Amino acid sequence: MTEPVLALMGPTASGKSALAEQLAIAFEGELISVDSALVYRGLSIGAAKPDYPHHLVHIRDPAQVYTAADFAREAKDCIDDIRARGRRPILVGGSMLYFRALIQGLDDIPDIDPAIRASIEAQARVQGWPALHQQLAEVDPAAAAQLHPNHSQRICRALEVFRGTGKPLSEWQQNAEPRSAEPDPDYECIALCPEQRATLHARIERRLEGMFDAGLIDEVTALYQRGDLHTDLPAVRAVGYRQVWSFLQGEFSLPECRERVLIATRQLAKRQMTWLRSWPSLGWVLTDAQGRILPSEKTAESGGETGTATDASSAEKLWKSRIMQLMRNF
RNA sequence: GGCUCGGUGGCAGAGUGGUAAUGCAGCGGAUUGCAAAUCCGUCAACGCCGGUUCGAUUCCGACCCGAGCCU
Repeated sequence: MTEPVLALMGPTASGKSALAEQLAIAFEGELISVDSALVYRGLSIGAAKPDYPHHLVHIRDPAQVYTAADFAREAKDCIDDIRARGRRPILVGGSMLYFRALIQGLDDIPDIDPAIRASIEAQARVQGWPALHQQLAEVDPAAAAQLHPNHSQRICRALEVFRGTGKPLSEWQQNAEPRSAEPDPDYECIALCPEQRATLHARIERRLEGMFDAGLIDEVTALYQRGDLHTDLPAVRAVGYRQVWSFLQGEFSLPECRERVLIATRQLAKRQMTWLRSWPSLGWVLTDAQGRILPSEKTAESGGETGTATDASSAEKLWKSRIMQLMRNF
C-alpha cells in the first residue's frame, strides 16, 4: 500500500506554513494548500500567502466561485501527479470543509445550474428563509429536519439540489456508504495549535499588524477598483478582505476596520478549533507561547484507544515516527 | 462652589413599583459542492448608603463618579 498523505491542519496563524515548509524539505514533499481564500489570485497579503511554493494557490480569478467539490477533485489529481513524480504530497491548511470533502468524500451530485440558486435567493429576499425551509420540508423532509429555519445557505443548497435534479438532497446522500468515524488509512492527520488560546490570539494580532503594514489596504483597494467584484463573492467575503472592503466604502474608520478584522480572525480560529476537536484520529501538536512544539505525550498520536497500530505496516510506522521525530526538532 | 443631565452585563443601549429588551464581543456547537461562508446555543448588569413601600433597578434624600453650564 502507498504511504498515507500527511495532512497538516490547524487554526489560522498557528504556524502551519512554517512547519509545512520544513516538512516539505525534509521529506522531499510538495505542498498542497487547503485554503479557500488562497485559491484566488490577488488574495496574498490578507490570506497570508506563503513564500514556499504550494499547489492550488492562486488558481482562480476572484470573480469566480471555487467550491469544496472543485477542491476535492483538484487536490486528488494533485496528489496523484505528485506521486507519479516520485515525490510526497503534503496537505496544509485550515479550510476544514475542504479537508473533509477530500478525505471523506462528497456524494456524487450533479452540478446545479447557478440560475437556480439565484432564483432561490431572490425568493428568500421576499419570503424569508423560514418560508423556504417550509417548502423544503414538503419535498425533502429529512433534509429540512436537520436544518434550522434560518440556515440560509444550507436550505438553499438542499432546495437547489432538489430543483435541479428532481431528487431530494437527502436521497443523494443516502446512496453513499455511511460515513464512518474510522480513521482513513490514506491520510495522516496532524493538527498544529498553540496550547493556550491566548497565545493564538496574540499570534493573530501580531500577524494582522504585519498584514496592514505590508499593504493589505492597497491589496484590497486593487480588487475594489476592478469594478466587477462584489460582496457576494467568496473572495470578497474572506476575512480581512470583507472588512477592508467595507472600510473603503466608508462604512467605518480605519481603527474600527482593524478591530473588526481582528475579531473576525479570532472567530475563524474558533470555528476551526470546533472542527478539529471532533476530527477523527487527529494527532495534536501543541506549541508554547514561543511557538516551540511541546514535547509532552500530548504531541503523540492520539485516538489510539485500542491497539490500532498493532497491525500497521512497518512503512506506516516509519512514516509516523519520522514525522514525529522531525517535529520534535522543529 | 452652584446648577443641569447622566451612572444598567466586557462594550453599546432599551426599559419597568413586583429583579431587566436588544446588538456587539466572549464562550460552546453545527458543518456533504459560497466554508476565511452560513447558522444555532449560551454566560453575564441596574454606582454607593439610607428612606418610602407588602415589594425599588424604577420614587425620595445624602454621598461618590462622569459630562456640560454658571460664578
